[in-house]
Amino acid sequence: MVRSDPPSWFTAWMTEQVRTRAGGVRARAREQMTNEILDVAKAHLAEQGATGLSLRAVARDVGMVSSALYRYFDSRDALLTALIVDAYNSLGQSVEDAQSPVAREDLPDRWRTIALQVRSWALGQPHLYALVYGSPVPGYAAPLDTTGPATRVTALLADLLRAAAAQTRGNLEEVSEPDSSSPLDPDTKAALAPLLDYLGDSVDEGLAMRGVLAWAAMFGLVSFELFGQLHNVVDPTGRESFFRAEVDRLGQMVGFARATPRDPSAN
Amino acid sequence: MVRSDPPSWFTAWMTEQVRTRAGGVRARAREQMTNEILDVAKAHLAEQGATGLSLRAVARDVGMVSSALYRYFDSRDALLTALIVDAYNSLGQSVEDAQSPVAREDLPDRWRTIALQVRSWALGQPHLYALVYGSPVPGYAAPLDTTGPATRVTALLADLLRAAAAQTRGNLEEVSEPDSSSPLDPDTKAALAPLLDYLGDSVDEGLAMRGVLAWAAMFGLVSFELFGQLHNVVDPTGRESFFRAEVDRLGQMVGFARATPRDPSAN
DNA sequence: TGTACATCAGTGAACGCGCGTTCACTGATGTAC
DNA sequence: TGTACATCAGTGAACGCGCGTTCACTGATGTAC
Repeated sequence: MVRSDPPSWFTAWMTEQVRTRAGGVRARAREQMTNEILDVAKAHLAEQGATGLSLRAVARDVGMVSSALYRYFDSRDALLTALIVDAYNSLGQSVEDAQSPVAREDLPDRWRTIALQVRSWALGQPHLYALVYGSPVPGYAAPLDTTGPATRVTALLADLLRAAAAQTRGNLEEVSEPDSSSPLDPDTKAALAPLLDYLGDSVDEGLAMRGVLAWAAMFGLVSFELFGQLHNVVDPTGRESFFRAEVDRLGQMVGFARATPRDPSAN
Repeated sequence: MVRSDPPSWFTAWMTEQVRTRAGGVRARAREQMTNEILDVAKAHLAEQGATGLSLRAVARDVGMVSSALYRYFDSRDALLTALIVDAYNSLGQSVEDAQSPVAREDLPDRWRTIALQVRSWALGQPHLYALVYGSPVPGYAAPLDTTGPATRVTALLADLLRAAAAQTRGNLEEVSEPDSSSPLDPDTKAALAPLLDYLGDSVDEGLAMRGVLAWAAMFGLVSFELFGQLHNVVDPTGRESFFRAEVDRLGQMVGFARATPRDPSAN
């Protein structure tokens, strides 16, 4: 049986394949290892908290010698940063995914969905939630890399506010309740500048104020629940429906209303 | 010059004085030392956080050998507990003091005063605030001693809700805005049981829900400010007036109104 | 009033432990020619 | 296709350090009689 040599174009192609494949293998191994380290680190976070996170302990659980970790992370702080970025991304992704199937014009439902998903993500990963929304880790300064992922949830809420503004404008002030709040004093207005700049011209100060309040209140409720402040106040079994009721109230306060309300008359 | 001996009753009395005084000296020294240790521990807390709090470091700064600390605190956890109790008491005291001169019937002002004082205490002692309202210290379980001091601020808010309830009752529903919120579902009602039990019969479920929301929202705002979430959202210089405006809005939402509104007619 | 004893604060050494980071190295895998 | 070289993951020892807690002790202060 005679097997002819493969044609040269094939050999060249094959070599190329092997090369990139091989490079890919090394890269993929590295990525897997990185992920495994992060996973173990997350588990440690759950038990020891951020300050107690130890490179040596993580390395031990990963099955490496401690110095080997430095092939993947420059220092303990770099590992912490990676965990923070990971947490923000995980939360952001999960909330984006939850919100995407909701009808875009149903603002109350979008708001509710976002809030409920923040809560359920937080309950599922309490240590990661504490890492990013709890007390800052002392002696650790978050580098700028974290700010992008940090704002994914905020971006969704900002969209919601812009949609609410557009909608109110469309309905010609019809929907908005009589705004019983006193006008803002100049200092408060000035303080809102960065937010208004981010939200764009369509969102007025009053709506921005209500939006920030709802945002802080919602995370406040989640933190209270997670950090034990609801102990002896709200019974654990009913906390989800309690949360939902409070969130709906917040949505009303902001003024989220369903667009195209199928109003039979008056178009 | 002949000095007669003091009468025996005097000698006995003096001896007694010296004895108790002496005992008092030892006790007072102990108290001073305890306070100094706590002060140093607080300073360390500010720099290292709760997890990083070290008995040896505290002892060093106090000018003692580390083992001597065990004369004052049984263990590191006992020191942490003392710090937590201290933090709750300090916050509670400062809020009580701030609120006491406010006219009792001026509920909006009482609410505003409480909230503003919580914020300013938190800004003044961020590490202590983080200790009690931030992420829980991993591996540390708060003993029951802490629950009393922990509820001092809560107690003030509960009083406020009871006053609001009494007032609304007095005004025969007149003040209460049309409650636009949907009725609570059974699970939420059940979840509120511990709170309603604490507040007493006068406070109905709707008011309780609004009260918890305002409470969580207020602390949520403080935590957001302290933990850096307001970065690039609300300008630092105007945060106090921003906070005040949000808090006033929350007060309106709860329904805090001034009692005896000097209504010229209709008594 | 004086004396014997008990209490208590603080010392100093030691226990066994874990930490982050560095360094020179080995051996496997990938790359250039 | 094979060979020489470069890259890279992981090892193991060492650095200097700090930690919580225990123990037997010293000496001063308070208490009982």
